[in-house]
Formats: sequence, C-alpha cells, structure tokens
Amino acid sequence: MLDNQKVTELLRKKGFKVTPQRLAIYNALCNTKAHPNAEMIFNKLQPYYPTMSLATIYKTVDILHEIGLITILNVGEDAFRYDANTSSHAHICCTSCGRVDDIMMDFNECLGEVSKHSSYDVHRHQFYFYGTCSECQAKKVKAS
Amino acid sequence: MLDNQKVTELLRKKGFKVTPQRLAIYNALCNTKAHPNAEMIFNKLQPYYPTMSLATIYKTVDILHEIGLITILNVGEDAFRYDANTSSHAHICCTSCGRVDDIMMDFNECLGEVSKHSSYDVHRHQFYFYGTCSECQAKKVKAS
DNA sequence: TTATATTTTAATAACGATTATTATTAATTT
DNA sequence: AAATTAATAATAATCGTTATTAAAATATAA
Repeated sequence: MLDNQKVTELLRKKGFKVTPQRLAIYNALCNTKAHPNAEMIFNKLQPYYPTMSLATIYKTVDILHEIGLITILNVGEDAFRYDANTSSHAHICCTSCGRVDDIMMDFNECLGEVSKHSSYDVHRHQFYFYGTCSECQAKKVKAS
Repeated sequence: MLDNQKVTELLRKKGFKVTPQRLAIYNALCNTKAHPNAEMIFNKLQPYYPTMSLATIYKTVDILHEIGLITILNVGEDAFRYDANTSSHAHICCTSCGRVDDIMMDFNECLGEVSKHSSYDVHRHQFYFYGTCSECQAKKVKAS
C-alpha cells in the first residue's frame, strides 16, 4: 500500500519505467478489497484509460508481483486474482457467490510446524479457505 | 485410496457407470505421490490405453472429484494437479524444480482460529507452501 | 443370455485466459 | 530538447480446459 511517489521510486530502482497505466493499476488494487482478476481491473480502469488493453494489465501485474508490490491469488477459478495487501494473511472464498475476503490472523505457529515436518526451505505460503459467506447463509435460510 | 471394488460401488451409487478408463485414472492417482496434472496422467496411461483422449481424463477427474475421491490442487501453475489422498494435509511446491510434496500435519488449531476470525461457514481449506526442496538446496550449494 | 436403453468414450472443434509479436508512442537520459 | 530505450496497444497465437457428437461400451430387464 505505497503512495505513488514510493511506487515510482521502486519501479525506477528495479529498472522499470514509470507510466500512468502502471500507477493506475497499482492504485486500483490498493483501493479495493475485492481481490479482482485481470478483467475486473480492466473494466474498472476502462472509463479512465479507454485505450488500455488487457495485455497491459497482465504485463503490469507481472512487474508489480516481481518487485514485491502485489500477491497473486489462485483460488481455483480459471483466472488469477491480485492483491495489493502483501502482509501475511489468508483468504476465504464463498463457494456460493464467488467473493474473496481476507482473514487477518497469525499463522506463525503453523509455519513453525511446517519447518519441522519438511526438509524444504520455505519462502512463501498461501492459505485458502472455502465456505459460505454470511450473506449467502442468510439467503439460504430465506429460501428454505 | 479405495480398491477397485469400493470405487465401483461408489460410482454406481452416485449414478455413474464404471469403465476401465475411470478405474485406471483413479488407480494411477493412487499409485503416485507426484500430484500429476491431466497431461501427466495421460502420458502415464498412454501405453495401456492408447486410444484414450485428454478429454476423458478431464471428465473423469471431474467425476472423481464430485464423488469425493480426489482433491484438485492449484499450486499456481497453468494446469491443475490431482491428488487421491483426500485426508487433511498441506502441499509444498519447490519453486526451483516444480515438484509438489505432501506435508502431513495437523491444522485443526488453524481451522479453529479461522472460525473465530470470519463469519463464513467454512467447508474446506487448502494450504500451499513454496520453497526449495532438499535436492535443489544441495544443487545450489554445489553450484556456488 | 440377449436385447435395449442409456451413458461414456474418443475425436474434434470451440472457448477463454494468458502470452507473444510488432509498430507506435511515451518515458528517461544526456 | 533530441536521442535512446522501454512500454503501450492491437492483434494474433498459445495452451489448458470444456462442449459437441457419432460410435462404442455398460447396465438393466426380459
């Protein structure tokens, strides 16, 4: 969640040029909790950058991921989702409506366990939970 | 990890027909720890079922998943992987060689935490770890 | 056991997310 | 401000997966 100035510095430091599109894509990710995929980002920016193509989205999220500004999520859909919140947290997906939410909780104990149970040098982790969100739970009660 | 007789029973009970292809695909998954994707399964069975097509693999793993015999993994590659071990366990992927291993450990504490931190009704979860496997660690030491 | 109804298979085409290509345009450097 | 270099946008290509359909195999019942 850096401001444009910091992002500009970081891009330059890593040898990438700074463009309005790149800042816009990063900002779009900062200003949502919906964990959008490429198409969602595209649709959101379309009114402001009508000439921008999906390929630019893909290339940009690639770069943002490479320089550690975003996380790539893989909840089991056909498309990837992107998250500007790179702090250690898990995600939970509603199997009914498809929304993806954050779970802010500490997984340090889990991580310690993993080191004990494997000979890997662990760099990164990704926790996904699947269930029914409260809204969809309410809908089901109403329907029955 | 059921034997063919049990699988046959289960398929029939769920309204699916039993075919040699289905049993072969399930057995192939039972007899490996490599968490293969569709193409790997296809290549493995090719010598024994030379006329079988990839579409059959996809349709079959879909059915096997539907009746709860296998788990679908999504480690961030372009293809899905499949696992006949449906017991609660995590997976760890080597970012260097791409192999995927099991981590047999208990995540019940984690799951309890999640219920506390979210209003979801949690059904299912999937934990992925990423790092360097011991073989690739050794290679790196040698190379340096 | 055999015929029949129904599903599955296999081959092919279609689909859709992502990536590659390339001419044009824009950002950086001097 | 010009030159250099990289990024954008448009398009086509790629590839995993899904849909379609005729032919083959399975299950059911006589």
